[in-house]
Amino acid sequence: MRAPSYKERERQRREQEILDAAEQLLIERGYAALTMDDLADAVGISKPTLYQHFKSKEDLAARVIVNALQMLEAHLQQPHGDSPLAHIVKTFRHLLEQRHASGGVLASLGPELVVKAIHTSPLLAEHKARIVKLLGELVDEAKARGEIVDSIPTSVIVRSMFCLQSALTDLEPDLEHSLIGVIHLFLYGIAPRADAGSEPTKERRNP
Amino acid sequence: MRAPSYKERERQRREQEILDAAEQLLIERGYAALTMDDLADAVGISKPTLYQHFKSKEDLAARVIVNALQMLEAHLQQPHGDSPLAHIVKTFRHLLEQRHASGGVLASLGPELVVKAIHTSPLLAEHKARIVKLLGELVDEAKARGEIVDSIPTSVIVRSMFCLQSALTDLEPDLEHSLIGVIHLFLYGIAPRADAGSEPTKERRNP
Amino acid sequence: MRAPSYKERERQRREQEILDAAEQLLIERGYAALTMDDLADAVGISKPTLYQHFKSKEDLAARVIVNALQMLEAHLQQPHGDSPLAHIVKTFRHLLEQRHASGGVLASLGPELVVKAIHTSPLLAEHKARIVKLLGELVDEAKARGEIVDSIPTSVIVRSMFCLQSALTDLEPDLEHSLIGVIHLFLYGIAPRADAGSEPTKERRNP
Amino acid sequence: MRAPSYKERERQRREQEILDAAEQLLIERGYAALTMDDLADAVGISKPTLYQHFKSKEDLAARVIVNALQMLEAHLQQPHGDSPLAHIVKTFRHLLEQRHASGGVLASLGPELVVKAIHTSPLLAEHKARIVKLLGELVDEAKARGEIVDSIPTSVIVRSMFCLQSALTDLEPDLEHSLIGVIHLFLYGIAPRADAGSEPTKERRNP
DNA sequence: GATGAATGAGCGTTCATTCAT
DNA sequence: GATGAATGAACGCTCATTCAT
Repeated sequence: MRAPSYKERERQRREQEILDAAEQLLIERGYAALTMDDLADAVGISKPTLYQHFKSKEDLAARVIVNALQMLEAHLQQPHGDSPLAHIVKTFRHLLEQRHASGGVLASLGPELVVKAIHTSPLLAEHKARIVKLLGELVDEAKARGEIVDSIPTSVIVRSMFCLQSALTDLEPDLEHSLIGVIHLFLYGIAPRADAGSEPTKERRNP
Repeated sequence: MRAPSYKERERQRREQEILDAAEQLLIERGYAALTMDDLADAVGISKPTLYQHFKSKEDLAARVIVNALQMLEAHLQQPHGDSPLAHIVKTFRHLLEQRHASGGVLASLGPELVVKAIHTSPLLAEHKARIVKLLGELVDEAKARGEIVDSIPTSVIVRSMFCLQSALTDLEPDLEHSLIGVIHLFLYGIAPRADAGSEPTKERRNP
Repeated sequence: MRAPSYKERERQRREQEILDAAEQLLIERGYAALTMDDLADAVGISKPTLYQHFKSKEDLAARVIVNALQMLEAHLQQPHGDSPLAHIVKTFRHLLEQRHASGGVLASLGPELVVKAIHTSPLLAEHKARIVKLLGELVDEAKARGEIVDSIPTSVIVRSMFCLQSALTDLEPDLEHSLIGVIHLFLYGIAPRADAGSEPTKERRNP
Repeated sequence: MRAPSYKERERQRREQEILDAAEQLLIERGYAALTMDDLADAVGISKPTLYQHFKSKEDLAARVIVNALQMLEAHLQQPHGDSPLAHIVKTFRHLLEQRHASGGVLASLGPELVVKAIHTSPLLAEHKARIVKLLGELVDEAKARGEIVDSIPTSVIVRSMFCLQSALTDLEPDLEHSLIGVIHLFLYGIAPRADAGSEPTKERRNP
């Protein structure tokens, strides 16, 4: 009764390699422009071998996204002390940092590049729903505690977390600084206003 | 130097028709899923006629984007009184409202669609650079006047304006409310902090 | 209001060319072994052109069979004087003669080479049912008149007409003679017995 | 010169298992639709093991057919008393009954399956030739004895025995009755005519 | 100038066949 | 000797692009 055999481990490693490469290409070019040929080349294997691990391109893409969602879900389910907002921010930062590793695909979850093409997978829909629910609850909790402003719909806040990933580029001269910039934009954007209800454009300018 | 002949005007009208239809399809289905057949059908002309106006699919897509950018550029170049921020916000709102008309393509500026097209078409790159420069200058001006916080890099702010389009969905129950939500998120996100430099997570919670 | 234009006639001719070539290949190699590449080569056109005429391989094959069935149906619906058997024999001869032209595919209708693969087409099923019904009625009528022996099930007789096509080869030294041989075999095989009910093996041998 | 070792017997048993499974699948789905994967699964072994017994799919199919032919040959070579016709009929009935067991493949001798295989495998061609010769001799002998009509070419009679298998379907309500029907059709079809040379269509109807 | 028809190149997928273990 | 895993070669099909009319 030993651990998975060498063969089995090798297989898993290969599978992860494929998933990683697929994620990269998915982020760079989107679902439609990702070809199985290119993917096979990127991994350094032949096309039929891909199909020994994933039964179709759609299946493969679904797995990539599910993977990312699971990682995010795991992150979200860690205990979060007494401040939901702190947890949200930590998650957001994680998302930004992982942008090109195992979370970047999620940036496309809003405007549907991948999602529309994949909308067939119930597994995926389920996972996505769970994440959105989890994040939504966290946001609502934070709102209840007065950590987040009431006036912005929860759904908008949740989606912002994903799409703001695109506000970051790797060409940035000081990446960490920009990253903090995005976080601040988000954080202050959702923070309760000192002078509730007033438009900063008008109010703040003339103190 | 006569006025454009009837033929010429007709031609231009047809061309605009094509661009409009292309934009619609581009937004609805993305670049890869847009076929020249479908486009020709949508406009009610034949495929070879398309190629009399645009030399390739890529060229066509580039022109669509350029069109959108020009519209945005025109908007930006209007005189803007004494508040750059007000102008930025008006532009942002315009962007959000046109999401599905003549500006929606810009939301896809990250993946799939443009990433390739922009590197191919110098015309497009040029236009994009001009817009980004214009917006950047506006942001910098606003920063100088204290209308926008200093700590977030200008490039991040500019990119946020584009990618936050994806925070909006048409499935929203109260679209206008969500739209205002996004604007507020952005506006407060970039507004100067009352207690500059401090993290709202920490400071605001324990006043 | 003229006859179909040149273009249209040309198109129809091409389509018939494809159908003929497809039938040939279908007879020679069966459905599965017929490749669209080979067919295109055989006709002397490119593969995509095939798809301008037929939306899939299955559709193409179905059309070939329907064609053959229609020809047969037309033949069957001619008025047939007072002898159903004579009409059956004429049809059978027709079938044997057309074996390699527009009727050969039908030989496969019994043991299902094509049919099983095509069983999706309701159009085809309908046509086939109609033919079988027509032929069956003819056989029953002949039975009622005493032209055909009662003891062989009608369905067996009908299917024999199709599968006996394979009893003929083109390698035959005297094709017409063999053809008559098959007809006789069939004709005497279904003819009423002089000494009804007796097995020829036993009875005839010892007169 | 010892008896085959255990290993060797085991090997032969396995080989027969493969051949049986292959025959089944061949009858059910035809040559093209039979995949080596499915076959390996059906036998419960791995694909490379198949190739230890047969050097190719074509080889395997040829062996299946040869097997069936050998069985038929054995049947034919049994002593046949004084009536060649009786022997022929017994063989025919055997063929019909085995349609789905060890002789069914022969029904497909026309299209798809064998047409190619038979031109490739000399072994197979040889076997087929032998059977056809044996059957042909039997028919000729029967003709000489006046048990079979002279006017039908021997080759046609022989081929009829094979292709008439397709006149039977398993959907038949009373299979045994249909089977007898086919035998009678064949038997009377080749039986000597009472009024030799006359067409039943004309002669029998007006006595 | 507009189009019906044609096609080269490529896509996702499958399968007979072969290594390496 | 048996197998999991790998792959070259094809297959059905699509699409951007181009002639001939």
